[in-house]
Amino acid sequence: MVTLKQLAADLGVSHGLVSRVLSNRMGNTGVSEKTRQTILSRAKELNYRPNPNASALKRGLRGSVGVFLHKIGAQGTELNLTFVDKVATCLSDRGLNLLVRVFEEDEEFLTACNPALFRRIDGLIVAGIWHHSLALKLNQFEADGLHVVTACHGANHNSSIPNFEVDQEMQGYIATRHLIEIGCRNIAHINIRPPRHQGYLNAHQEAGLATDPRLNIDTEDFTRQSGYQAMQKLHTLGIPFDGLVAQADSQAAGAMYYLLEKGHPKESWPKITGVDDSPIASDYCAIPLTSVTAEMKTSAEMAVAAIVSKIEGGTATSCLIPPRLVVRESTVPGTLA
Amino acid sequence: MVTLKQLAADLGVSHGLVSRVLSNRMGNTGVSEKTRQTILSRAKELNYRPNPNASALKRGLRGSVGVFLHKIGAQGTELNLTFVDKVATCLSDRGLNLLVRVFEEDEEFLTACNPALFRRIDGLIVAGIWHHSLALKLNQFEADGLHVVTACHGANHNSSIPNFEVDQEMQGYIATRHLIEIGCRNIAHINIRPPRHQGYLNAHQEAGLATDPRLNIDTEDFTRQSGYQAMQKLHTLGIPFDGLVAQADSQAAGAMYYLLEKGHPKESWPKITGVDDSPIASDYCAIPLTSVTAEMKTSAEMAVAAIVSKIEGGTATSCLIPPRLVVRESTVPGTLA
DNA sequence: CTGAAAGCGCTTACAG
DNA sequence: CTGAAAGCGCTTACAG
Repeated sequence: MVTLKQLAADLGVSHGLVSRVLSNRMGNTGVSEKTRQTILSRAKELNYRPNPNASALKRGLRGSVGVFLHKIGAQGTELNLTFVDKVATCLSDRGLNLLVRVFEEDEEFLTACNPALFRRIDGLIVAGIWHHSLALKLNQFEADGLHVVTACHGANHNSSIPNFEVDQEMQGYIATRHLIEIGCRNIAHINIRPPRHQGYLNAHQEAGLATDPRLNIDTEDFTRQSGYQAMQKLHTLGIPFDGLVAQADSQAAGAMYYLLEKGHPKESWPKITGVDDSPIASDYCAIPLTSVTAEMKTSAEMAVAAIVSKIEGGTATSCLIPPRLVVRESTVPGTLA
Repeated sequence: MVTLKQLAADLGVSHGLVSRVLSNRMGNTGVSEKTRQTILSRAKELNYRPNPNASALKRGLRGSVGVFLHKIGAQGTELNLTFVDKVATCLSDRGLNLLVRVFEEDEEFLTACNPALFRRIDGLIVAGIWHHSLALKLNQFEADGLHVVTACHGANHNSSIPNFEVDQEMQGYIATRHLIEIGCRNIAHINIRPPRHQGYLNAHQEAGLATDPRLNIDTEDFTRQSGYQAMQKLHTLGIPFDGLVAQADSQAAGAMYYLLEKGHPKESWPKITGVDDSPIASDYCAIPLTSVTAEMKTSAEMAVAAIVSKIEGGTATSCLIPPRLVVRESTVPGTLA
C-alpha cells in the first residue's frame, strides 16, 4: 500500500513532481524525459495507485457517479443487470465509484433524488423510459450544478441532456427486413412503440411491398400476456400471414405460447422475431427466437464516457446506437442456438 | 454544500466538537446536553453531511465495499439484480460506496481480484455458488487483511468466513409439506441439490408418508431443458404422481412446457412447485407457479451488516435464512396471482 | 527544469 | 466540560 510520498522518497524527488507526472497534469512544470520514465516505471513496479479519496477531496470532486435505473424491459430480460454491470466496470476503470439505485416507480425515484444523495455524486446516469416530467426534473438537476446524462428509451432529442439509446426505428427495420429476405410476404406486427413500427413500414417500402394494416395489432405493454392476446386477435382475424415482428422477446414468447396451446404444429408457425436478445429469446421461447439487440452494453459505455467528459468540464452529445440482428431457429430452422 | 467548519462557525463552537457530536464518537470529550441538541438540530437544518472522502481519508479507510457476483439462478430469474439493488441501498444508507462486478466464469473473477482493486475497498461481499477453490482464495484475501463475507449457496459451514444463504433444506421441506397439506400423496422430485432433497424427504417422514425413489429424477443443472427432460422421464416411467417438487422455477417451467406440448389437459397436471419466486414463476410458466423464495434481499441486508461490522473491527457470524412459500395457481387453483 | 508549501474536509489525541 | 492543532494522501499555484 505505497503512498505518493513513499514513492517520491524512494525515487529521490518531490512528491509533487511524481503526482504531476503520473496524472499527466504538468501545467507549467517540465521534467526530463529520463526522470519521467524513471518515475513511471518505478510507480508500476511498486504498483502505486493514488488514493481516490484523497484525490477527489483535493480536486473538489466526490469521486462517485450515481446510476439510477428505472426498470425497463419485461421482467426476465436482465437488461438492467447487463447495464449496471457494464457501467460499474467502465466507472471502475476510471477510478470512479458507483452509487446504484433501482426503481420501479417514479415516486421512489423522486424520493431518492434528495440533496443528501447529490452531495455524494459528481454526476448522474439515468436509465429507463424517458418521459416529460423526468426531463423537467433532470434539467433542474443540471441547473443545480449536477451533471446528468440519460440512457433512456424514447428520449426527446431536443433535450440538452445527452442521451444514449438504441435506434428503435432500426430495430423494427432490421427485424422486418430479415423476414422479407427469408421470403415472408405477409408480416404481422405486434405494435407498441411508434419508431419500431416506422422501421417495420420502412423495410416494406424499401422492398416495394405493401403492408396490411389489419395485421398490425396495437398493444399496451411488453408483457407476455399482451403477445398472447395479440396472437389470439390475429388468429381470430383469419388473415393468413407468414411472418410476425414482435416488439419484445416477451411478446414473442406469449405469441408462441398461444400457438403451442392451441395445438398448431410448429411447422405451420409464422417466422417470428423479437426485440432485446434476452434470455427469454434464447431459453424461454417454444422455439429459440431470432431477436434484435437492445445494445445495453454500448449504451452503458457511452453513458459513462459522456458523464466523465461532463464532469471533467468537457461536452457530450447524444447518440442513437445501431442494433444488431441475432438469428435463431424461429426464423431460420437449423440455426445453431 | 455546508462544511463542518462552516457549521461550527455558524454555531460558534469548534469544528472538532461538532464532528464528535455528529459522529457520536465522544472519546474523553463531554458536552452539555443543551449544546449537543443545538448542534444536532442546526446540522439537520442546514442539511449537513460529512464529506465521505474526507472522512474515509482521515480514518484510513477506503469508503467502498466490493460486491462480486457470480451469476446464479437460471437466466431470467433476476435474483442477481435484486441482490445488487439491495446491497447498494444498504451500503449507501451507511455512507459506503459500492464496487460491483458480475462474473460468469471463475477466470474473470480471479482476474478482477487484483491488488489494484483491493486498494480501493475495505471489504468484499462475494455472492454466487460456493466451492472449495473459491473458499481458498477468500481465506487468502482475509489473511492479506481484506474483510470478506459471502452470500453463497452451498457454503461449507466450517469456513471462518461468515456466509448468508437461504436454508435450502427448508426450501425443499416447505414446498413438499405444502403439497402434502393440499392432499398430494405421490410426489415426484426434480433433484439437483442434496439439501433440498433432504427437505423433501423430511416433509414426507414428518407426515408419515413413504417416498418412491423412482419418482426422484436427478438433473445436472437448473435449466428449463433439464426440467423438460425430467418430466419426460417421469412420463416414460408411467408411475402415477399427483405432485411435483422442482428445485427451480426454470425447471418447473420446463416440466409444464412438456405437459403442454404433449397435450395433457391442465386439469390432469400434477400440483407443481418451484424455487426462487422469480418472474418465471409469476409470468413465464404455463400456470402461475407456487414457489419458495430465495431471500436475496435478506441475504443482501445481512451481508452488508456483516461486512460493515467486520470493517469496524467487530465480528459477524453466518446465518441460514428461512425461506417463505408463495402460493399460486399451480398448486391452489383460483389463487389470485 | 524542480521543489516547498498550502490546503481539500474531516477525525482525534492532547492540552487546557 | 471545550478548543487548538496535527495529519490522512493527494493536487497545484507559486517561487526559485
